[in-house]
Amino acid sequence: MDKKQIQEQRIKGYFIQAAKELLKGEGLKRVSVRIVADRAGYSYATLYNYFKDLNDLIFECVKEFQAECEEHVKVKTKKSPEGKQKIKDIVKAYVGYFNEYPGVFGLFFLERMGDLCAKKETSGLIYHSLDTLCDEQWKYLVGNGELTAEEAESKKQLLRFTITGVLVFYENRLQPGTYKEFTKLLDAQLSGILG
Amino acid sequence: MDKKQIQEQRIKGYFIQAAKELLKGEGLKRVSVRIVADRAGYSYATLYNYFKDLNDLIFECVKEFQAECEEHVKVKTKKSPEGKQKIKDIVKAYVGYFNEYPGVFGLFFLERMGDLCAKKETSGLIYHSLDTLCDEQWKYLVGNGELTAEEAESKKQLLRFTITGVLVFYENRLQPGTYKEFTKLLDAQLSGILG
DNA sequence: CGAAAATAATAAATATTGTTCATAATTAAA
DNA sequence: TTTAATTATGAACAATATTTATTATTTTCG
Repeated sequence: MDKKQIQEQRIKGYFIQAAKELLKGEGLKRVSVRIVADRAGYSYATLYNYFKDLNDLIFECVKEFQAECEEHVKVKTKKSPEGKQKIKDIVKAYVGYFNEYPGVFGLFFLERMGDLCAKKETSGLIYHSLDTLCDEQWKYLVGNGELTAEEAESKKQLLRFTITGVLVFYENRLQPGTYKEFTKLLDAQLSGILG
Repeated sequence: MDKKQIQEQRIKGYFIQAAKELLKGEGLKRVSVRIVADRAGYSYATLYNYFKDLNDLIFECVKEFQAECEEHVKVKTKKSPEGKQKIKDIVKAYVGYFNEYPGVFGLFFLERMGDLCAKKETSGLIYHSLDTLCDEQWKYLVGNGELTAEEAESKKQLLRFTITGVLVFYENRLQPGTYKEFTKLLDAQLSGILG
C-alpha cells in the first residue's frame, strides 16, 4: 500500500529532523536515542521500528546534510563566472556551509565514520562532494586550454586535501583564531593553487 | 616525600602503558576504564586515584605519543641532507608513524579532542608538531637564500594543511586504496610543494 | 613490637548510554 | 462489532563513566 509508505516516511522524517537539529546544534556527542525520540515526540523504543539502529538514522542525516550542502553551494555560486573564479567561489561556499554548522563538519570528516554501517557509500558521498561540485569547472578549464588534463587532476587533488586540512585545523578551534584570519588564509591558499 | 612521587608515577605508568597499547591496537573506541584497569592489573576504581578521569589518562597518552612520534622522525631522518630533501623525509617519517598506528592518528586529528580537558595545551602540541619538526630546515632554506621568508611561511602552511588532508582521507580508508598509491600520492604532493 | 593514623584498593551504587522484547494501544479488516 | 495486524511503548539488559563508602594495606610513632 502506498499510504503505508507515505506515513512511514513521514514519521522517519520526524526522527531525522530531530537528529539533524541536534547534530547542527550540539554535535554528535549530544545525539542520543532518548533525546532524539523525545524531540520527535515518540518513545525511544519507537525509533527502532523505523531505523535499524542509531547509525542508520545518522546515516540518513549525513545524506540530507550532503544534499543541503550541495544545494547551498549551487545557490551561492549560480552567478559566478565560469572557470577558476567559480571554483574559488564554490570552495568558499563549501567551506562556508561547514563553518555555519561545525557539527556537520565533525560528523563528515572527524568523528569516526567507521561505525557508520555503509562505509563505502557514506565515505564516497562525503569525500567526493567537493570534487563533484567543481567537476564541471575543471572540465571547462581543460576544454578551454587553460589547464592540461594532468594539471587539472593534480590541482583538484591538491585542493581537496588542502581544504580538508584547513577545515580540520580551523574547526578544531586552533589554527586561525578568528574568522577574518581564516578567510584570509583560505584566499591565500586558493590563490596559491589556482593563481 | 620523593618515594611517594616515584611510586605514584610508576603506577600511573602502568595505566598509561595499558591505555597506549589499547589505543595503538584497537583505537579510542575500545578504551574503557574497565579494560584499561584490567590490563594494568588494578580495579577500575583505582584508576580514579591516579587520574582525574578517563580523559586525563588519555591526555597523558597523547603527550607520550607525541614524544614517540617526534623521536621516530628524528631517528629516521638523522642522516638526511639538510634542506628540502630533509623536509620531505621528515614528512614521510611523520606520516609513516601515523600509518603504523592509525589509532594514534585518529586520536590526534579525528576523534573529538573537544572532550580532552586541556584543549589548548593538547591542540597546540599536536597541531604544531610537524611545524616544529621542520622548523630548522625552513630556517636553513631561508638562510641559504633558496626561499624568502614569505615563501617559506607559505609553503610551511600549505604543507601542514595538505599533509593533514591527505592523512584524513587515507586513514578513513577511502582515498588511495593501497599503501603503494598512498606513498606515490604523497611524493607527488611533496614535489608539488617543494619542487 | 604493636596500636593508631594515613594511604591505597576496591566493591557497590548511580547515572548514562544503545538495544531488545513482551505487551499495551491503536488501527485496519472482516 | 469482533478479530487481526500494526504500531507504540515501558521494562529489562548490557556496557559505559564516575562517585562514595568501606575494606585492606602500609606507614608512623609510642
